[in-house]
Amino acid sequence: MDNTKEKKKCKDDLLLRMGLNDNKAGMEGLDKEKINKIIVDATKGSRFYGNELKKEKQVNQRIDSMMQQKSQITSQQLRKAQLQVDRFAMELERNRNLNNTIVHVDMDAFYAAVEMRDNPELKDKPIAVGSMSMLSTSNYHARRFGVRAAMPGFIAKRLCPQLIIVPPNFDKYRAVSKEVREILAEYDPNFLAMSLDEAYLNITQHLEERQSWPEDKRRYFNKAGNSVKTGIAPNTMLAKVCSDKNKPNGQYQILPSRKAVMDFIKDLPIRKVSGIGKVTEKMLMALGIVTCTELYQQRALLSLLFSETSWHYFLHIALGLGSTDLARDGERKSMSVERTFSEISHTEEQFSLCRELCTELARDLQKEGLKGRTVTIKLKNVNFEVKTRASTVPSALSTAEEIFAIAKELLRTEVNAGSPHPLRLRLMGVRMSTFSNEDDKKHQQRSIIGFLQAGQQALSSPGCSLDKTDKTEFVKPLEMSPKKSFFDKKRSERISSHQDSPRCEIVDQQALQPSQPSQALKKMSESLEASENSNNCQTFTCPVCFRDQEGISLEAFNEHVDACLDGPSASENSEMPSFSHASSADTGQKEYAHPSITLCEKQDHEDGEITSADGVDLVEAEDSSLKAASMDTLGSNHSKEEYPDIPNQSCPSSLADEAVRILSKQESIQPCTDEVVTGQALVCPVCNQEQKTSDLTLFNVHVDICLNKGIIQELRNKDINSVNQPKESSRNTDRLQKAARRTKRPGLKTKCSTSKKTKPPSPRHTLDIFFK
DNA sequence: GCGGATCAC
DNA sequence: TATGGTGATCCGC
Repeated sequence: MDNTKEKKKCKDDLLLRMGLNDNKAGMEGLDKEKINKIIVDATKGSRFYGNELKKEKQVNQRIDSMMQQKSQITSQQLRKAQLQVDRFAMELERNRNLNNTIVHVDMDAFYAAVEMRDNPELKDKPIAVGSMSMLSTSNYHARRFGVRAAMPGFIAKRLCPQLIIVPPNFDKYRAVSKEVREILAEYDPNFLAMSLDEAYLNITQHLEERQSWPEDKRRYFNKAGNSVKTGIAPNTMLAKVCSDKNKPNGQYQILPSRKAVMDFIKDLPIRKVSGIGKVTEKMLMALGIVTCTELYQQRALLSLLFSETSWHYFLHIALGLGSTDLARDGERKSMSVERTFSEISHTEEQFSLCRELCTELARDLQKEGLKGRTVTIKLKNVNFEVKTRASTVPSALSTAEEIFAIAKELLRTEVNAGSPHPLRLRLMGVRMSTFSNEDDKKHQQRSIIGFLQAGQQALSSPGCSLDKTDKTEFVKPLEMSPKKSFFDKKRSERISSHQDSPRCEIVDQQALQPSQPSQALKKMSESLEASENSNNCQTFTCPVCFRDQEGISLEAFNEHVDACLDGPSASENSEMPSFSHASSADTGQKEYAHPSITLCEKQDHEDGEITSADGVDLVEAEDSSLKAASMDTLGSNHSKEEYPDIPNQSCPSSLADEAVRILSKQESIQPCTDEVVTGQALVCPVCNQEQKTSDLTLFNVHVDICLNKGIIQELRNKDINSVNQPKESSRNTDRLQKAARRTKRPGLKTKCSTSKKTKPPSPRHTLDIFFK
């Protein structure tokens, strides 16, 4: 019955997982069908397979509930979401950075290649590195038989009986990797190694310096021939996908133009993107999304069905955006030891194994001088079901006995819970986290804050001082490595956004900006200053009515903004007269264009003018990409960089799209010049009224509000009944509202953080392309 | 903070 | 005979 279907699906999935769906079986190897059959025969009926089925079912349930949620989304919700998402997309677009040249280096079948190098006899034979239980990699001969990484060796042997399985020799791979890294360091001393065989390089600076080199010094990078694959692109996400393209010399380049990026992205299957795994792919596929174009088209829907972190991530992918700086991973957050073994069901044995693992872990921890407060044990039973149990203690631990004391109790609880049946384990692990380093820093923060605030606290009234924990939370994102991963940033955003106060968003903004480590302290004190300001009364400019609010606290100011937001939309029509009586006295004074908004004057270049990197060496590619980069700066044909480049609009009738059209039209009518915008009037594309502010952020807030008002009005006019419908998904609605708040507030944070300082006019021409 | 899940390598 | 180990992150409690 249904079960057989389920099993069939799971088989397919297993095959997919093993990369056989796109198997290019050669003459020498096996055809796809045979490979599939062998794998299925070897797999079915096993406990492993049973567990795979179970997991599969869970994923299907997730999908079902997602589809259920989808069916309850109203068209109004979708339109509203479209607005929100497009607003964010514009923001992302404005900050698109094409100035970097990122290279992703990936060594092909690295372990196998090293083994073949050291033992030429293996060269013409199918080999794999690993064990009968698990293979790490295989060479191309073996791949013709369907032998892949992450496949158990015993199955590989069935596929290819003559397969030679070489036990891994990590010391050797490390040594080779080190040699390669020395070369990489010449191109980018700060390159980011992801593993022994993979790294990202930012060669932007190298390319600049290289220009002045004598000809003979420019030596070739890619000596290894086809065994090294590289991807050259304006950001890491694209570079990673590129290196997988494996074009002629194992090299592929996306030129630093928006058009080149979008062309590349267009038909790219989302699964190719790092971060989109099997499950995400399946969930998105259920929504009809396979390619990045589809991902973009469904952006509004995705924002309603997925978490903010997720849809932001999806939107980044859909726009071809990614990290442009190679953020070093910060300090480690956990350390663990785990081991798989043949079934152990004797309790005493389990405890002694646990002790061994704790001893190993303690040794590793001590090597790095780490102490942690959270101990987690991991258990996998013979049916492959995994459980973790954790306990956090007040003081940091590092010795084997200390760790075991906790791990033992966790294990005991599980043993007792299963009693009288013994646990039938096939894996056990112990992990340490919540390192005291983090705590130390928290303490440090507290003392720094205490020190910096001491003077002020003495002066301020008791009711005005910040809560201590609050301050710690507030500073934390800054204290962390200034360079953070996408997810780190998102997490900071989320943490901060829980506190509905502009001072948090100051942190957000800074956390999102790349900054030099040396600036961290300065920024921290700025933020502290800002947070202090939040308690002091001062002057703010309301982004809604553009009136100065003098001598009020931030809280009071927020109330004012809220009132402004609520007031007019409830009582006024879409002409929004409230925007026309802006006080012009202060505009232009407080303007501070954020450094991040710097891309507008970047020029696109003719793609055709750049020699294709295909078939040429990396050095040439570098040079041409440098050429491209300099042309990009010097060129003058800006109008190519238009928003409509983005793949099809899924909802052409939405206001947001209308706005986008208007905005783009405006841009093409008024070609971008390098003129500084100061003093230039900004006309709102929605209400068509000139705004008496030259602060871009404020202006954007205005446009945002206009758009929202438009929607509200539209809903009033067209769909009065449904506005009063019961909330079908209050969670989503709440999220939208929260998100809407967040995007409105940024106008405030710049004001707050700079209100005491007069920032010099930015030397950059700092205007986003839409509003020129 | 916990536990399950997902993802990458 | 037989499907890994390590680290990170996210989400919903």
